[in-house]
Amino acid sequence: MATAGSGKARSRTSDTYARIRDDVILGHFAPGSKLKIEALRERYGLGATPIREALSMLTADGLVERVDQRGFRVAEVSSGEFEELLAIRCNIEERALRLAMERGSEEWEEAIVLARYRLARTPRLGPDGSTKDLEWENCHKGFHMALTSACGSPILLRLCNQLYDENNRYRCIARLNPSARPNIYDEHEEIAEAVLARDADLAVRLIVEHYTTTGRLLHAALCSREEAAALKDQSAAAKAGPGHRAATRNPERV
Amino acid sequence: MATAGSGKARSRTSDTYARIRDDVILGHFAPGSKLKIEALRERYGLGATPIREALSMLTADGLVERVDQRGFRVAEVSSGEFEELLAIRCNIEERALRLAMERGSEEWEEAIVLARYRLARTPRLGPDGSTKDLEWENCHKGFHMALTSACGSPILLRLCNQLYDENNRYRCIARLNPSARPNIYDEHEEIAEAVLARDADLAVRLIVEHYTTTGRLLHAALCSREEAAALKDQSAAAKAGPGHRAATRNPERV
DNA sequence: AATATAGAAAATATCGATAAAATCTTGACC
DNA sequence: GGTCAAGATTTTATCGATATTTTCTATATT
Repeated sequence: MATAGSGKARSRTSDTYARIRDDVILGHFAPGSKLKIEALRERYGLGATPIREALSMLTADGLVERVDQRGFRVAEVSSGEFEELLAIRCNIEERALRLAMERGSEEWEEAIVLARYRLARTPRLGPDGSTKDLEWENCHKGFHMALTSACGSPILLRLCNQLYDENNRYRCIARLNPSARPNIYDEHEEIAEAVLARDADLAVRLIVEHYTTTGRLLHAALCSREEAAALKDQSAAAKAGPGHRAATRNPERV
Repeated sequence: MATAGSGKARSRTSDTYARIRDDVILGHFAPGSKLKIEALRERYGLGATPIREALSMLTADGLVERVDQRGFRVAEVSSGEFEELLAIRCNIEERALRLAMERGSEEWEEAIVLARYRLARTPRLGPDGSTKDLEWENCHKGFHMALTSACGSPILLRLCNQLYDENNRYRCIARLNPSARPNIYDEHEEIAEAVLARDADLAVRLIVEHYTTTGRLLHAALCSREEAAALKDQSAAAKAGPGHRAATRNPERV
């Protein structure tokens, strides 16, 4: 998830950006929850400046929302938005992938081989539980980013990154059980093979399938989650009685 | 260009974000030039915090680049990137436009009528020169954003905004003479008509043409600009003599 | 002449303090 | 019982100062 520390002198702002981003993506901060500066200051042991800068970046990434004079909060999620996200992502990745396959050098091919190996060797979950999860997430992102890395367009790379992160947040939030995708290993292998063979049409077909298959599962999980939330909301409203102030929206759930 | 001040209590950070963004888009800061905090502090009469926050947001928008420990600079431009940008933008806008036309209410229609009127009545250039230009830019952005505003997807709206801004920077930098697009008024009218008539295919065709026509001109202007720059670079290198330190890349040109 | 280097100058990144807003609380009032 | 408002509290937004890091400059070295 976090772009591994290849460059040297990272600033606190960059570190904090990565950390908060991961916390949002992994669902440590629930959608809609408030991100108080003071709380984050304490959590990460920093001054306000790097935190505010990191949050500002995340705002433009679409993971955090800012309202002037009343701070930052984690962006909301919805099944509708997820569908949109998925469609856009397929589009953008197709472009990037085709370009990368046209332009990619041997170095690029080697980077893919390496990323594939790392992903294959990393267990999805540690024996104890979710400890290893972050590492797998890193490898997974590394693999997908490697595929398009040679597209040669900064703007495409930026979008791929942002869309991956946003999509990934949905996956984490939906708490999709890894067993729901048993062939995920093979899918990655096939994709890598097609890309390395520079079979553009096949590669695109496979990757779009890869995304939409996960997408369908995610969508289902999200919808049932939304229904549950709606029910809870309803019953909460009923309990509070009619005429109660309509502050039920945007509950805190930090 | 700046999102007109409808909401009340805007923070200095938001104002600064809009101002720097406009300065970058309008070409007041040349591509690649350094954005020194102290200089901006002076220019806008503010502390460092809001400026750094604004720059951080622009970073994620793709208008500014940050390198840890050595500050911010205006993103570079290239004709290749512009092509990519244009293609992506057509894609995204098509999605957004179709959705908006499916979902748009009467309010949305009225917003378009209003934006069209404002754009039509605003002169491209004041009699004195470029004074009015900013106002026209505002109206132009307002018009284009109004078309897709009803798409219902925050992520699409965010992308439309970002891509509009990036595209617009290219237009400003290329210093395209308005007379190069004599029918621009009619084009906007036709687009508005098609959208209001909810003729999706026509509207999409018109808007893509609108973008690509400008795009072709822009592209040509950019290429000749790049050639000129390459020539200058070359002669500069020759003048400095061989063996001179290769610091010729990234000239300051503030 | 090219390279290396120590020190000076400039710029960035960050902190702690504070002013300005928002939010919450409490009690008066209809 | 519900609304409203003054005051207390929390939170945000911003500034000014400072530690770190980079960049520049002049000098010494091969």
